[in-house]
Order: sequence, then structure tokens, then C-alpha cells
Amino acid sequence: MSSTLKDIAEKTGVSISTVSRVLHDNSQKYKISEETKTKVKQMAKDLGYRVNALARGLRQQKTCEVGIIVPDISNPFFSEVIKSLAGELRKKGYNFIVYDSDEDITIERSAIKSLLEKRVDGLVIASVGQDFSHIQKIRDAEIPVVMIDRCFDELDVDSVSVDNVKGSLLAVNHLIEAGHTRIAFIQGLPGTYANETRLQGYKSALRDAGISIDEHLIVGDDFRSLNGYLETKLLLKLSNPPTAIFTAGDLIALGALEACREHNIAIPDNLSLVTFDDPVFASYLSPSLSAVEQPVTKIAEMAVAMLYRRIKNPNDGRRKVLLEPKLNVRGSVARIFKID
Amino acid sequence: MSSTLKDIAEKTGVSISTVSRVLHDNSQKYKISEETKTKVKQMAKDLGYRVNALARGLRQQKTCEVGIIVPDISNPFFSEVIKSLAGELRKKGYNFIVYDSDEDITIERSAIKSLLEKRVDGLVIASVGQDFSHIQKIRDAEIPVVMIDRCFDELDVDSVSVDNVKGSLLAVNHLIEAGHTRIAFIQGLPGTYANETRLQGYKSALRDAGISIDEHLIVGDDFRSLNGYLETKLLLKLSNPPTAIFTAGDLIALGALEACREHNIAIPDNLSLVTFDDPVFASYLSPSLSAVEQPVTKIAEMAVAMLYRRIKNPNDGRRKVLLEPKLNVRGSVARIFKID
DNA sequence: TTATTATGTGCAAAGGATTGCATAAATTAT
DNA sequence: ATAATTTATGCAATCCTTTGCACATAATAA
Repeated sequence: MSSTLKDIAEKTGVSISTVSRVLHDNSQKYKISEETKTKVKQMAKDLGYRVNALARGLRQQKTCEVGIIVPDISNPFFSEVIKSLAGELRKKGYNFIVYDSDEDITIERSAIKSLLEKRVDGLVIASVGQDFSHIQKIRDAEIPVVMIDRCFDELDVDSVSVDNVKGSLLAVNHLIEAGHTRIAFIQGLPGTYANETRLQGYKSALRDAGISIDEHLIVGDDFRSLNGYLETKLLLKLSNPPTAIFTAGDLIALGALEACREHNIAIPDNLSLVTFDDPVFASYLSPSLSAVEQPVTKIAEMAVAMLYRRIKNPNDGRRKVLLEPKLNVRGSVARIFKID
Repeated sequence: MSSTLKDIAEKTGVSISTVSRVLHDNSQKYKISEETKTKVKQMAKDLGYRVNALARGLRQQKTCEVGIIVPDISNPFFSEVIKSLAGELRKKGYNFIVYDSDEDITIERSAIKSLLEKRVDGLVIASVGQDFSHIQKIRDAEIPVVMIDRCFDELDVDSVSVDNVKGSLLAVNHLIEAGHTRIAFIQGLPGTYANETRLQGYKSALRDAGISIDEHLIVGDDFRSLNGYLETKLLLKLSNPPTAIFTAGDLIALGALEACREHNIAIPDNLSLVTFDDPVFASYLSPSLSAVEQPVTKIAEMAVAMLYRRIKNPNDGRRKVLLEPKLNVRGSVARIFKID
């Protein structure tokens, strides 16, 4: 068992307070003598002392820990976001605890419960769901929260996300400029912020171009690859199939690719493809995949900055940040010629 | 601020002990009256009571938390391992804290320190380094540990990993059978368990086939994609370049692909490629990438099972588990004809 | 009726660290 | 020589929960 301040105090013959002060660099402030200092430090080392974060957190009413909840750790977008968040948080002296809600609101709820019980100093959440009563509760408990990627406009909580509408506009306009008019959209989970805003961008791009919206071309229901695979297969079977597909997320695009391969549909010759999210491997595919890149690092930086501000300054007004997406044009879109 | 047992006790007129008993389902055992029970539960709900995990952990001397440390969260292999670990741990009633050591032993050390301070009940570590004195310390502190993926044979600690030697043998033999004799190996971080064992497999496959080992074809020094990119470029410039490359990890393979694309080297026609690790996107590349698959789910299951056993049973003998790798033959290897 | 058991609840001691306040001794100022 | 500081340290409360032990009352057994 690990030793405690008390052990050190007893063995060196000083008080617990003194030991605490020496070990946490308050020696200056409390004017501990050099002699005591070295004596205590040596003993701490000999006994392998290690502060008990539980006791400290309990006493200090803060843990220097931030909770992070994402819908799917293994989704490259989120794992990169986590990585960046980790770096930023470390700079600020925070540790973090990650939860994977597995796109399941029940797990998300229990993750939040668990994190609040652990008394984290703040939360960064990419929520799965449409409902946000549980997020509201965090606010009510006055725990700083920042929502990322998937936000609720109606909710009075800080948020950072990419401008999804604009991202979709970029992608779909790119397809339109290449001559496509039958453009399908394979959605993610309907009702989520990310999905609805991306859908909105898709629709307004078509509308702006005077292309009527065909509801048969709006398909799918979650962000996983299986969804992309199945919906692509179905789209290809339509009597009047699309010439281009825009997918709402990177995993969906992978599924779409698989379906195309199975059906010997060459990309971009027989079908063009653009996706939201730009995973590392997008440029390594061949043809490389045109994709809407989210500024992952910036999202993480902003999120941490906002969280930090709110921890220090709980009553500031709500801030909502939209970051600029970027279309990376690669090789998965073919120019087609309209038949007039 | 969140309310405490004391608040509830005061407002309902019972003692703190009773409140605690009611709220944690010891009512049966302690024979709390139905009346008190409902009264307390109602008040807890009204006040939005939430147990303080710090105080509980401090008192109970356990946290029901497990620490996980990996070298790179954004590496698909690790993010999938984490995802599986998460599921397994949840089943057992454990939460977990993930750290990303960023392939940096200093960060790994501080992560361990931090986790021990938090009094986690156990640790799952994929260590970055060659040195293991810091892991030894965990053992000395009698905290259950399981090493995954990157283990130390000399260290008396439970471990689970894939049989790397065998995995490399499968991959390299596959290349040899296709007629390749100039097979390069782009390594990961030298000195790490994963790398050394994979290298060993590579060498013995060549040796078994009577192919002499050309040290110029053993290159590289870390698991990131940039390494794959640079080393591939250099390999292609050799006066006598390899006809096949075997990479030690998925990101390295991505880098290699990028280099090939830049140099207009078609895979598999001009160069064959096989990689260790089989990320989700391997089969979506075109040509799809032949790869050595690690049983990710099984690794996670075993790791959690072993950790659990050790938590319950600290003095059991060390166990070391090697899991079977599997070669997924896809489209990145071409058969070549020897010129006799 | 007395002894025993069951029922329902409270007291108080951990668990380990932090920190405001107090104090004794040693310096320095007046 | 006395007062005012400074130096160096200790006391004890506090953070919140859990839990062994004690105790009072009620019910049951002998």
C-alpha cells in the first residue's frame, strides 16, 4: 500500500501540514527551512509517496480533470479530435477522461452521470442525440460544458462546430459544377445537429442551382459504414440512379466504396463521390476521395479555450463558434456532360 | 453546488448513515423501514443528489476505474482496441480513463503517475518504450497491470499480444510464394516489442526461404505515416529497388501508398505491398490492401479478463498470452516471375 | 414474566490532503 | 530593553461517504 503524508510526518517528526507544504512547493510561501525540506523530500522518496488524487480532489473541490464524451472513438474524426483535445488540455494542466457513448443516448446519459460523480471540472461533449434534457442538467448543476460537432441551437451551452451548411454547399456545388444533377445524399443519424445541418446545406445547394429535390435520393439513417454500404446498393438499383453521391460522414463513404466495388462501379467514371469529413486515408485511396475537411485541430483548440474560459468565468454569456470547412478536391468526381 | 448526504439527512430528519444506506440499496441488509426509504429517496431526487466518487473512492479504497494508456489514440488499431476494451470493462462494471502517450515515454511515465494518483484499480498499457523500469514500479506498488500489444518478455507482468513473429511470417511468406525475393521491411520504432518481433518474423521467413537478408532493405524508425512515406521514396530510388514492401503498421502503409502514388508506381503491378495491422479501410482501398489482421476484440477481451483476474487475485502467477494473427489476402500483391 | 431476537436508526471513526489561524522562537527595529 | 516582525511549524477543521458497533424499541419465545 502506498504511504501517506501521515507516514512521512511520523517518520520525520514534523507535522502533516509541513509535509504537505514541502511536497507541493509551497515551501517558499510558508518559509519551510532548508533542513526540513530536504529531510521530508528524502523520506517521501524513500517511502514512494504518491499523492492521493481522491483526497486532494475532495478537499480542493476540483480535480483538474475534464470529461470527454464522443459517439464513437473508433471513428477517425473523433479519434483525431480526442487526440487534439488531449494535447490542448495537457497544456492547460488538465487530465481527461474519455467515454464512448457508442451512438447510444442511454450510454451517453450514464457517462455524464459518471463524470459528474467524479467531479470533473468540465465536460466536452459530442452528443449523439436529438434530446438534450440531460445536457441541460449539467448546465443546471453549473458544471462547465462545451458541445462539439453536434450542438443544440436551442440550448444555452457553449459550442464549437464546423459550418456544416457551408461544408455541404461546397461539396454539392462542386458536384453541380461538374455537371451532376442527380446527386444522392446518404445521411447520418436523422435528428442530430450534424446531420440536419448537412442535409440543409445539400438541399440549399440544389435549390440554388435550380435542381429539384428528389426525396428518393435522400437516404440512410446512421453514420456507420454499413449504412453507406446498404444505401449505395439500393441507390444503384434505382431505375434512374444518381450520377453522384454525397455522404454525410467518412465511414458512410467507406461503405459506399465497398458497395461500388462489389457492383463493379468505377469511381469516378461511373459514379462520383464526395464525403463530409476528411479522414487521413482519404487521400490514399485510389482514386483519392474528394472530401470536406473539418478543422479538427482548431475545433479542439477552440473547445478547450472556451471550456477554460467558462471554468474561470462561469457566468459569461454563451458563445457559439462556427468554423470554416474546406473542400479538398481530389480524384473521386468526374465531369459529366449534360444531354440537352 | 451539488447536495450531500448531510443535506438530505438534515432535511428529512434522519441520520447520514441512514441516508447512505437507503441510497445504495443496502436497505434490505439494514432493514430500513419503507417509510424512511421513500422519504429519503424522494428528498434525494428533489435535491438532485449525486454521490461524490472522490469521497466514496477514498473511503472504499477502490474506484472501479481502470487506466488505459496507448501510444496513439488516432491510430486505428488502438482506437479499435480502446473501443473493445471499453465494452468489456463496462460489462464488468468498470469505468476507464484513457491516456495517449503520443509515442513519448515521458508522457507515458507521467500518465502512469497520474493514474496511480487517481487510485485506479488497474491498468492496461500498450507501452511505447524499450525501457520498463516505470512499469516495474507499478508492479511494486501492487497495482494490477496488463500489457497489450507491446510487451516486455523480461518483465514479470501479465500480457496479451498477437503472435507478431507468426504474423510477419505469414505476410512475408505470402510475398515469397508470389515469387518476390527483394522484399523490404519498413519498421516501426526500433526497440519496441512489436517492432522487434515483427522484424524477427521477417528475417526468419527470408532465412527459411534461403533468401539472404539485405540490410539496405530494412529501413524506417517509427509507426507513423511520414516514416512510410519517406522510406518508400528512398527505397524506390535504390539502384536495385525491392519488388515488394512489408510494413510494420497500418499508418506506415498509408505513407508508402502516398509515396507510390507520387511516383506513379502502380500497386501491385510495379510494387507489391503487405502490411501488419488491418485497419477498416484496408479493404476499401483499390487495390485493396493485403494485411495481417490482429484479433482486436479478442485482445481486448483477454486483457480485461486477465486484469479482472489479477484484481480479484493479486498473487496468481504471471500469464502471457499470444493470439493468432490472420493474413487477409487482398489485391496488393502481384505474382512475379523469376528470371533464372 | 423474563429472556431473546428482530427491527430500525444513530454515533463516530476512518480514508488522505489542504489550509486558515495560532503560536513559539528568533530577528530586527526603536 | 521593549516592541514589532519575521521565521518555521503545528492544530484542527473540512471535503463526503462508508461502515462497525451500539442502542433503543418492539416482537416473539420460553
